[in-house]
Amino acid sequence: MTAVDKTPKESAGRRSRLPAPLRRDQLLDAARTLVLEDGTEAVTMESVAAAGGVSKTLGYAYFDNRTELLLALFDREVGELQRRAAAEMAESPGLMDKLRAAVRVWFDVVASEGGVASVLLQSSQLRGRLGERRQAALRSIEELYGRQVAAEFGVPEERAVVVMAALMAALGGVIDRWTSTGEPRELVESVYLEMADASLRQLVRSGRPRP
Amino acid sequence: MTAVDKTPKESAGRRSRLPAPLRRDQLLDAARTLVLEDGTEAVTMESVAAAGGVSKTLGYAYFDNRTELLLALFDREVGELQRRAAAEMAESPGLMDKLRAAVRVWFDVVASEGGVASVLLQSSQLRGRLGERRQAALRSIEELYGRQVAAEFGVPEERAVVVMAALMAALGGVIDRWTSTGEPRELVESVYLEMADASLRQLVRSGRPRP
Amino acid sequence: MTAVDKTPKESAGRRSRLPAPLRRDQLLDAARTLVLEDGTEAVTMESVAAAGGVSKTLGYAYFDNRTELLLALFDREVGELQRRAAAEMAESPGLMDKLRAAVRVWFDVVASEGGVASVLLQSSQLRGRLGERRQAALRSIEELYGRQVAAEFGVPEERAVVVMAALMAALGGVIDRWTSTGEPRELVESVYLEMADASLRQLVRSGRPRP
Amino acid sequence: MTAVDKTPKESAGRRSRLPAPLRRDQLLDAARTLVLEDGTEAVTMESVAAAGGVSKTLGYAYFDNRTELLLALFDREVGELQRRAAAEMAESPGLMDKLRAAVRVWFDVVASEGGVASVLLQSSQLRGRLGERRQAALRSIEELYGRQVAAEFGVPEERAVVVMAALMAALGGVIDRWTSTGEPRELVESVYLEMADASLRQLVRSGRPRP
DNA sequence: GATGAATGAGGATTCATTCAT
DNA sequence: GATGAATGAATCCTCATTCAT
Repeated sequence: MTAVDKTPKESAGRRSRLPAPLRRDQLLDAARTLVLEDGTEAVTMESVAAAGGVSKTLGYAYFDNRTELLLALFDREVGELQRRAAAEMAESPGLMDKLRAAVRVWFDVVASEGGVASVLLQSSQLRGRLGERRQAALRSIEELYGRQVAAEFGVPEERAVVVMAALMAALGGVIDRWTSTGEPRELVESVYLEMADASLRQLVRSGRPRP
Repeated sequence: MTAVDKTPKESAGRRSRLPAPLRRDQLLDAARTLVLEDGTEAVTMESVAAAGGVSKTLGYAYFDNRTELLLALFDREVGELQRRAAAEMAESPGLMDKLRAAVRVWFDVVASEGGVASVLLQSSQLRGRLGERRQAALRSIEELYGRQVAAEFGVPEERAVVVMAALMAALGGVIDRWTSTGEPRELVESVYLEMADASLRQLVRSGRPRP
Repeated sequence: MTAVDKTPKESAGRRSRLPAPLRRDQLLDAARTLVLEDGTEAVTMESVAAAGGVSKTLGYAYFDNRTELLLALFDREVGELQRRAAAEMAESPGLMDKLRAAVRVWFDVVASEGGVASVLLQSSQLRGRLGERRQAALRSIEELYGRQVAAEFGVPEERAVVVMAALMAALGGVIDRWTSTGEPRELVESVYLEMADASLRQLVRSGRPRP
Repeated sequence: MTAVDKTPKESAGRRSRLPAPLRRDQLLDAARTLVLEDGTEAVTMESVAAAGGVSKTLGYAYFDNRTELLLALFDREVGELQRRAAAEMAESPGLMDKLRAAVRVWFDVVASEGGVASVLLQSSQLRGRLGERRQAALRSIEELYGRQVAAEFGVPEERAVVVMAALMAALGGVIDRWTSTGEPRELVESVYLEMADASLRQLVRSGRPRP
């Protein structure tokens, strides 16, 4: 009614009619940006719509509610990160090389696009279904890797998963420091890898009966 | 709790005129409980007042606004934790013993009262001034311990602080896992301590020029 | 029902191209069900479409807007009820028998399919054009029967219509009670008929000049 | 902020600070007017606030939510009507006189202030808790009077309550007709009373064994 | 005839905050 | 020091409705 410009504006066909899957992705992209800039609290149906350049309520055509939108974002981002890490790891031989590959991917992602997945996984404040999803994802990652470590080195799985929990969190911690202090990536990454390496070796040492 | 009585009450609430500092602490206590139960988002001026059994707006007599209240809580709790950890550490001889003592305190606090300080320090989602305060506190802790480690073992401080950042976060991670899975504290704590030990020893190894 | 699938579906919905009048009726059927289950407020363009298994906006191809749809439903259902009642009445001899027949139809309809017409006619809450239509329908029914009563018994029409208004509402009232308490139909129906009978006889008595 | 006039405006001290119970009543008054003018659907937190000349959200200080507001209105209005009717009835001797007194009150109230209670009690469309409350109120009125009738005339209570249900609804019906057609009150009221009288006498006749 | 994308208006709530007493 | 009344800004979310294909 208020004389909306019907001709596609700006660069790419950014406005008006988009096929559903594209619009959905676009909204998730907008949400991702918001999370990176101002945290999950900044993700409101309206802010996402505004960031996506669409009407305030269009989001509801794609997500049942705010929580579902965040869950969708979580799944997409964490899933993608795990897929990339898994792919890199598949090409690496030993377990430590696999770990190194995974860490590299993690840093790369954070360096290139901010790493929402990392932010979401480390957000211990998340409540409700999103919090549960985060816990579940963490526990599943810890157990996935923990099992491998346990199998490869013959150590008790219950210890391995705790180490993995520590290393996951530690990775988040150093990335947090890295992004906040601006120290050189090589320094942070290498210190972390050494530490992870030492932790795993220690796990092996104490996990197996000393003769 | 759900259905608050909206009908004007007869029985006048006895206004238990408290000395300022006590009332202030009482409100912070209420806020602490809320953070532990439902996260920082659950801390509203109203919920704090309700939990403290005072009128909705009394909080403003003690704190300029919600942010200031949370900052005050942060300072009180994190300060207290550091004080306790420092005290324990003072009584321990070597650096590893100090670290062990600190970790024990940390676990104790979480076990006994939930550990708001821990929660707040790990809340990477915090934004604004509270987020800055958290970063500052983390960085200062990392540097405090990092400097000691650097001094004692003759390793570069820049590496030591990164390890400390990792260990701080790792501690949060294992505590997170511990509280969410209910694994035995001894297991989690000992695995963490071994890992921290190994990490520091590795730091020393790699930090000193190999002959 | 609750969690509608928002992810684009693969299996294309088979568009069962229906002849216009059939589709129209199908939508009205859906609306009727909704009214019976959850009242007129539950009738939204979307809910009707969903209940009819068609796309959200198809309703607009058959009805100008929500109000028109409800009006169409009203006319169809109330008209149908009157037609059935009229048919039954035609086969009955005296006026009281006619009335009895009408009441039986009314109860039958409510018993068998819930009686949207009855619901709509008793919905004093209806506003706007739908409210007017309801008032008009009621007044016209009252006058139709009232005139017959007046003619047959030689009583003033102005009194007869008021009695009919009372009896119509009373019928709604006992049906309301009947459906809500589950008392036996025979009881409710017979009490109502006796009362209607007595009311009409009283009307005759007082309506004719006492000698 | 936008330069609100702080000096009390218009006639009575209608603006700003009011003692809680007064404000509460004022809001209920506003809601009553809205129900009378446009039905319960027109009662929104905002419309009530607007009608009361207060900010959009003040209502929440007095009522938990919209439903509670409507329930409070229902209780206040229906309660008041019953109290007035009961008072009038107490002063009348026989049962029919009591009924006459009650009907007079009912008509009076509708004539003088529109009769929200009447509207609410006849709104068969009401759903949820308000609907339940309405049903409960109706059933309780029916049983209260039904029991008296049963006791006084020695007829089965199960028949008496049905007659009362019919008469209650009939009262609503004639009032509905009265307000919509503007026929003289004396006509409508007297026809209704005769009909009620006849119905009760018929109840007595059929309820007692014919010798 | 039917769908799918998109909008805008309206209404429920919550909360931080101000002000007067 | 403490309360109680009141406001306004943000959100969440539902629906009627329009338009292009």
